[in-house]
Amino acid sequence: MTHPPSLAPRALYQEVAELLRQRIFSRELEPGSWIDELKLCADFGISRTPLREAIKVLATEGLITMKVRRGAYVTEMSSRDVQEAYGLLALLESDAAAQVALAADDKQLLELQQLHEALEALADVRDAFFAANERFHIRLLEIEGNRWRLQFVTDLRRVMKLNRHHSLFKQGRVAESLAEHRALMTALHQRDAAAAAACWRAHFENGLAAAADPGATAG
Amino acid sequence: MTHPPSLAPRALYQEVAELLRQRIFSRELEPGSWIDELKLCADFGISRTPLREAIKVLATEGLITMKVRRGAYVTEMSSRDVQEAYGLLALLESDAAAQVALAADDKQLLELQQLHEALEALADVRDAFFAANERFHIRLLEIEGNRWRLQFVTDLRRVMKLNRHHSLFKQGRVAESLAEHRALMTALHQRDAAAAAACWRAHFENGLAAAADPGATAG
DNA sequence: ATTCATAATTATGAATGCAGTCCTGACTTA
DNA sequence: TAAGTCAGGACTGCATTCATAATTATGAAT
Repeated sequence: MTHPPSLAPRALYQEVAELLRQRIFSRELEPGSWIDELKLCADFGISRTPLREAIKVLATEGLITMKVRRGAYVTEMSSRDVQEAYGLLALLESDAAAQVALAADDKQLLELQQLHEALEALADVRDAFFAANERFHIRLLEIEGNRWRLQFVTDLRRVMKLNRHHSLFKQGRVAESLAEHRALMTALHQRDAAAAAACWRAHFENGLAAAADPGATAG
Repeated sequence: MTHPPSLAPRALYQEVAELLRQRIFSRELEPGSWIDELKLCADFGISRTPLREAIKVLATEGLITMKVRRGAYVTEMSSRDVQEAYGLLALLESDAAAQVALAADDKQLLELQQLHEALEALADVRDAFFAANERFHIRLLEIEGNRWRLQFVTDLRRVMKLNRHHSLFKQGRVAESLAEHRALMTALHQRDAAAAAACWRAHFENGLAAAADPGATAG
């Protein structure tokens, strides 16, 4: 449990929270499964106290569900939960796109443009594409600058990862997705807030449709 | 620390979290002030373990800010934080209003109508008016049914309470606020989603303007 | 008198200990 | 054989203890 002495040292429970998130996203801890405190303590080489603190953080985030006197479980997302989360992502991110179209300076638009071009270049490298896509979405929010929105979107994107069908972009949708990103960049450069919001909303709606349609994700 | 044996017994750390929230909202714990763990443990008659768990929950919610090796502090909201939170509330709640206009059944609209009438009846009882207003806003979200939205709005409304100028409705704006509520009810009954969203958004923008204008709250 | 060094105190962070509850499974009884 | 009961073990939740970092206070030196 030694870690490099970073300039902003995180508390142990936060490190553990991040390790827990990784195990959840990697499916080492599956949705619905019970969280074995003692085993994880042994794995991490820590005591139960910081682990339990981390569990409570993830419970507040929604990744973990706690049952009194029965322990903690990885949250299971119903398809309704997924749809609702996706709907909110569409609302929050499309509104952010509109704000960016209105208020971002040229330097910030250039940075987005560069992230977009990096994304284009990674179109055929699945994992890297996914990561670059995530970076673009998050950077857009950072530029918009509303810390609460960034927090909520981060939380929502995390819980979305609980669901296997969050693979929205992994299969087949890459070309369409890139086209939608291109349309957004155009709208941003034109400072057209309504267009930016509209095409970013469409980006999400198309993604949800692809996820809902088995044919679109099945290879 | 005795509490009625409810059917869904909450864990101690959750009870403590609620007690902490109350102390923060009542200004017994002021924004920026240090949180004295030992004193609170003595007050609540508990050990540090559940208290520290509760603190971490509130930190995740944003009410508390933690500094490594330096303890926990009640979060201070900058005016920018308040504006950003308010902007998100406007976005989330106005969109919810639109959804309700589209999808709520007559029984649910009737329930909102009754809550609205209760609000009208309490126009001159400040605290009760504030509580009834909160109930109306929250019930609207519950009817809309997106659990993530309800969670986020609850969190945002909590952090808003950290700021004294959350007194958006306490002074002078009662009449205007009621008029805006009336307009919303009309839009809902007419199933006019665009109008519902528009006037609910206006409801928030007017509230923010009133809070930003010292004259409007100084009375 | 002011500043620096060091000792003492205090508080945080983590580990350990303990009691109560829940689950499991064997054994009893109809 | 099936249902019920009770004993044992396991795990959670909270309290307590321990270690270490930070702060304050004290004293010395410039």
